[in-house]
Amino acid sequence: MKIDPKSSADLSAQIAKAIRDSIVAGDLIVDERLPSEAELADQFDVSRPTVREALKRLAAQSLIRTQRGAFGGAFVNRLSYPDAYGQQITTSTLLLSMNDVSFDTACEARYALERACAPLSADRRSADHLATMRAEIFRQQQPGLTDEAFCASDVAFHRALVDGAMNPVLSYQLAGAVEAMQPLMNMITFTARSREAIVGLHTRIADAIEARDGAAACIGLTELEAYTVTLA
Amino acid sequence: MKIDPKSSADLSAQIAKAIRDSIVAGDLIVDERLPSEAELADQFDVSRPTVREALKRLAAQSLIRTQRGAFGGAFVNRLSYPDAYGQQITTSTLLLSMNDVSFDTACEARYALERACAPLSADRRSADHLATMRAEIFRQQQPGLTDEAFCASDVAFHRALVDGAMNPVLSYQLAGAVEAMQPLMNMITFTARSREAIVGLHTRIADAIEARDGAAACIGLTELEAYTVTLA
DNA sequence: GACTTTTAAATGTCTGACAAATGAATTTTC
DNA sequence: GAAAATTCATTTGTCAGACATTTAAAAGTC
Repeated sequence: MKIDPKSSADLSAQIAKAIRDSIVAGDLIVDERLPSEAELADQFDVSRPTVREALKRLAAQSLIRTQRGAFGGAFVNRLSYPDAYGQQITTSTLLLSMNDVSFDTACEARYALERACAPLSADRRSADHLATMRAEIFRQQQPGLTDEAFCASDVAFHRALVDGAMNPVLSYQLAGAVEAMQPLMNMITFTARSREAIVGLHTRIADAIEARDGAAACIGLTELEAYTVTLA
Repeated sequence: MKIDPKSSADLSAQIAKAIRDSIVAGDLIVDERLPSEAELADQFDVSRPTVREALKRLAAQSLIRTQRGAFGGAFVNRLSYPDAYGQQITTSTLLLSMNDVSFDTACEARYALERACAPLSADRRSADHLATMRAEIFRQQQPGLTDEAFCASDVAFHRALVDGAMNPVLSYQLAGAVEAMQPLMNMITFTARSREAIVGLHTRIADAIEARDGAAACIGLTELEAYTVTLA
């Protein structure tokens, strides 16, 4: 692990990159302990605060975790699914909000990806996934529901649909696409009439998933997409 | 923006979270300048190194950028697509390599997502996308190609397919799924025979995309998926 | 042997300082 | 008067040294 003293980049950024590369390349394995901050400072010939800034960068990406005390230190972190979900959602949300992506483009991406999950979900979904979908549909019919709560329930419905595919990698990828849409959806005012239409489509999708009919679920999703874009 | 002095978490983590929340919530807008490190240290009642560690965490996520000199400082960064791609790829790659995801699971996710893009790509791809696909197929036929170069070309082929959908959000989501597979694919030894089979399927997919036939492209992808899992 | 105390090692935080970059204001020069 | 050069204040980047806090292993005690 070396850094280039001639580079114009921050030393802490260079050090973070060197360590990150070692982790990604597999030179540092999960749960392996990194040298102490003082040792790293020595190795890279920089001060301890600079090393610390580098380690904080890595901690922000959940690449390492730190532990205080004797025999503590920085350890290579196993990137868990929840951690990965969180980063994925944050990144996707910011990407959409900061790059004035049109509602149609985001919607298209989301429903295209969901349709990819639907056949798998129809095949493999457990009774639990179906129950979650039905419960969310029920919640969406409550009259007192705020628009935000309606959207949150919508996200929960679609996540259950995606999780039904029983493929954690797919769930991870979809987390960003589905959750990141929520801020955009929150800007829509749902009339009683539009809620009714959405609940109807949700019910058709749930019925298709219950009947193990992936093709019908895809059609339902396509119609839901078409209806959603008319609302915006 | 406040922090909880009673919390057990690192001060720098708390400060980073406070600022991150402000950005995600839209209280801080793109290109807005944050207070100087000294001012932030004052506001949060901590020392400057602690503030700096917090800012480095945010910089690692491309949420801010810093600029030296008078009227420099930390600015809310517009999360660009390339930045988001990079993070997405790093996270996806690590997620797969650290959680012993089976080859089949990752493959299934990848091809399911690609099939979601295929109809859109058949509709909208430019001549450029098609040319890239053809060029990569040509490259894959070169006898001297190493397995790594063959895999890299495979990724380039599939990315052209995905980019053909002309939906940047979709391209972003797929970047992780496609690129993260490469380390897993690199462990496969491609015989001359298997390369020939893959090139054949790639050609069929490219033909379908050229003919604007999304359904045929989906079938080609399904067959490619089936063949790929037999190799592993 | 089980429990308590000590201790060493490591991260977390602070203070103070200087270097380097950078844009604005000022001065100099033609 | 305009252009070029210089100065200057501000801000981040880096360093050195110190102390506080946490933690688990080691030593000591009953």
